[in-house]
Amino acid sequence: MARRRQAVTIKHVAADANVSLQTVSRVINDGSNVRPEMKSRVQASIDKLGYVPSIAAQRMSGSRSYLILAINDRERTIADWRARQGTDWVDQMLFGGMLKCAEYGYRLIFELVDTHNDHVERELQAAFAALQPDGVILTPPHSDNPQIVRFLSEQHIPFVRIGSLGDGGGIPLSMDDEGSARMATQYLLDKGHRSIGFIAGSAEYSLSEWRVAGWRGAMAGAGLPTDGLLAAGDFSYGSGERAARLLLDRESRPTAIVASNDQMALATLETARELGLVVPDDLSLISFDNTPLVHFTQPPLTAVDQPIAATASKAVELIIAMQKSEKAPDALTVVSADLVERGSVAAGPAQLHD
Amino acid sequence: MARRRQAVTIKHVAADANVSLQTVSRVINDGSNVRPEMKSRVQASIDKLGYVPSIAAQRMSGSRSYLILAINDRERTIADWRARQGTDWVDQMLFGGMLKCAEYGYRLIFELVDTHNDHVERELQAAFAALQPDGVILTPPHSDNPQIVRFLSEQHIPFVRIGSLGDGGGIPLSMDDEGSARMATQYLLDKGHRSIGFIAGSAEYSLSEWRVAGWRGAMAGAGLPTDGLLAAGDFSYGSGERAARLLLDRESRPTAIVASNDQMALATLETARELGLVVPDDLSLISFDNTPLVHFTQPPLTAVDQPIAATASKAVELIIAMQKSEKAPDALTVVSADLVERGSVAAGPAQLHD
DNA sequence: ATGAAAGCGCTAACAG
DNA sequence: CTGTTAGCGCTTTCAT
Repeated sequence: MARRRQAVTIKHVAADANVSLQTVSRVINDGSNVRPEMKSRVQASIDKLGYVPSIAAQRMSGSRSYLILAINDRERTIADWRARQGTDWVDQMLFGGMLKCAEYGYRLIFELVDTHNDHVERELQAAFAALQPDGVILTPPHSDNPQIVRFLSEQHIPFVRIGSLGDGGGIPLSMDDEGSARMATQYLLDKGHRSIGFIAGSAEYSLSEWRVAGWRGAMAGAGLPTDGLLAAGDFSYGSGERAARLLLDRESRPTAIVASNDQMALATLETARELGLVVPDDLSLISFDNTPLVHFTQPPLTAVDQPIAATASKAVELIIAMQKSEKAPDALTVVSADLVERGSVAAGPAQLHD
Repeated sequence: MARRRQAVTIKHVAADANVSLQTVSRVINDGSNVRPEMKSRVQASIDKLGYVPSIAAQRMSGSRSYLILAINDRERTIADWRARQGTDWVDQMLFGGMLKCAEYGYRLIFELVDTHNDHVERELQAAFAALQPDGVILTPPHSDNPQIVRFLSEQHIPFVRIGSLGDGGGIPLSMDDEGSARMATQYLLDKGHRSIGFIAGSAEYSLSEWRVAGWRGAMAGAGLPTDGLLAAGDFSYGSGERAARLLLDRESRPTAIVASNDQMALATLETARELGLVVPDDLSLISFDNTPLVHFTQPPLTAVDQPIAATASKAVELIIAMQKSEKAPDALTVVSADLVERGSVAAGPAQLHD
C-alpha cells in the first residue's frame, strides 16, 4: 500500500487563506480570538478546499479524538445476534447514538466486553490505549460493574451509565423503569384488574428490581396485596415459561401479568395458550421493551416501549456537554417510556362488574 | 478536560526492554528482522506494561489506521430502525464484520451515506479525511453506485462490494443470489409445483435481477414457462401486496410463490389470507433474507437465509488480506446461502398426483 | 488578535 | 539484525 497522506491539510488551508496554521486551528475549534473577517476568510478556504481535520492528528496533539465508545455485554449481544429473534437493542443504540454523534462530528464505536471476566480491566485498557475515546456509554449490566466503573473514573473521562443510579462516578441515566412499571400496572388497575402478577428480570440488572418496585408501588397504592404474585425470571424465554406456569397454576390465578421483557411475555403467552387460556379474554398481558416481536404475536402485545434510541441520544449529548463544561449534571437524567397499546389487554373483573 | 496522554507508550517499552523504539515497532508489526530472543524480550515488556499501540499515532506515521468503514444506505437503514420490524441487516453486519475485525485488531465503523445525493463524494471525502480508514465495505445499493466506486478507486484503498459484479474496481463479493433463487425454485419443483410465481425486488439493486435469473433458470431447466408469473416489487410491504394480488388474481394462479424478501413474503401471506387461500395448503411460499419475522408468521416462513454475517466477515478478511498482499483476489468470491425449511411449503399438484 | 516553536506516539527511510 | 533521524497533521504552550 502506498504511503497515504492527507489530501488537504491545515497547511493548505493556511496557505490558501494566507494566515498561520494557528489561526486555522482556532477557526476549526472554538473560534475564539479570531477577527470575524479572518474567520470568514479561513472558513471560505476550508469550504473551497473541502478540508476536514484528521481526527488522528487532532488526537495526537492532545485534543479530542471525537470517538465515543458504546460498551455492551459481549455474551448477551452475541447470543441475540445468533438467535435472530429480532432483538433490536443494538440497532436502537445506533439509531440514537450514532446519529447524535454525527451531528457533532463524533463517531460511535461499538465495543463488546465480557462482564464475567477477570480481564475486564485489561480489555478496557487495551481499547482505551488504542482509541483514546472522549467518552463512554455503559449499558446494563456493565453500568453497575464496579471494576469498569472504577477504571473509567480513573481515566477522567465522561461516561454515562444507562440504567444505574450512578454511585461511584459517571453520569447516571435512567429509562424510568420504576415509573414505567408503575404506569403499566396502573393501566391494568384502571382496566379493572385486581390480581396482577409480575415476572421479574435477572437480578444482575438493577433495573429488574426497579421494575418490581414500580409494580409493588402501584399495587400498594390501590390497596392490593402482592403475595404470591411475583415470579422470578432472568429475561430468558425458558425462565418466562417457568414463571408464567408458577403464576397461572395457582388456585386463584391473576387476571393480568406484567412481564419484565418481551421474551418472557412471549413465553407467558405460549404458556397461557397451553393452559387453555385466551389472551386477552382470560388473561391480560403487558410486556417490557417493545422489541419487534410484539408486532408478530397473536394477539400483538401491549408493551412498555423502552426508549433506547432516545436514551442513547441523550447519553451522547451528556458526554459532549460534559466534555465542554467539565462538570456532570447535578441530577439524575431520566428518559421516560411510553405504553404502546395493542391487543393483549382486556377489561378486568372489577370493570366488568360495573 | 485535562490533557490526556498515553499511559504507556512505545518509549516505555523500549526503555524497559532496553532496545530502540524501532525494534519495538518491528515486534508490534510484522516482526521481521528481529532476533527471536530480542522479540521475546520485547514481547515480555509489552505484556508486563500492558502496552497497546495508539491507532492515532500509527495512522499519523503513515501506517495503518486499523479502521474499516462499513457503508450503508442512510434512508433505508433509518427507515428500518424507525419501523422496528426486526430487520437485522445491521446486526448481522456487525456480528460478522465487527467480530472478524476484532480478531485482527481492527475496528469497524458504521457510516450512513445517502445514495440519492449530489454530495455523496463530499460526504465520503469528509469521512475519509477524518478517519483515513484502511478499507471500506460497500453494501447494496452503494456497491454499484458509480460515484462511490470511482471515488474509492481513486483512494487506492481496498474496498469490497457486496452484491456487485465489481466492474470499475474493488473486490466483488456475492451472496449467490442467482444460485439461491434457483435452489429455492428447484426445491418447489421437487415438491411437485409447476406454476411458480416470483416477486422481484427493486431494480435499483443488481441482486434483484440475479434472483429473477435464478428463478427463470430453474423453471427453464424444468421445461416450464414463466409467462405472467413474474411480478415486480421494490422490497416494500405495499409493493408485495400489489405483486401478490397480481399473481393470485389470475385465472390459473400459481401454486407457489418465491418472494425476493421477507416483507414482500409477509405481504403475500396476508394477501393470500384475504383471498381465502391457506398457506401452505393452497399456496406454497418461500421468502428471501430470513430476517427475524419469519419465525413469527403463521405459518413460519420457509426462507433463503441471506448469510449477511458470513459475508461481512468475509469482506473484512478480503480487505485485510489485500492490505497485506497489495493485490485483489482474481475471482469473484461467493458466500453461499442455505434454505431454511419451515412451514410455508407443501407438496404441489405434480407430486400429489403421483 | 495573531504567529512561531515544540511535541504528541509512531513508523519509514536510511545508516551501520 | 539494530539504531538514528525525520516527519505525519494538529494543538498546545509561549511570544508578540
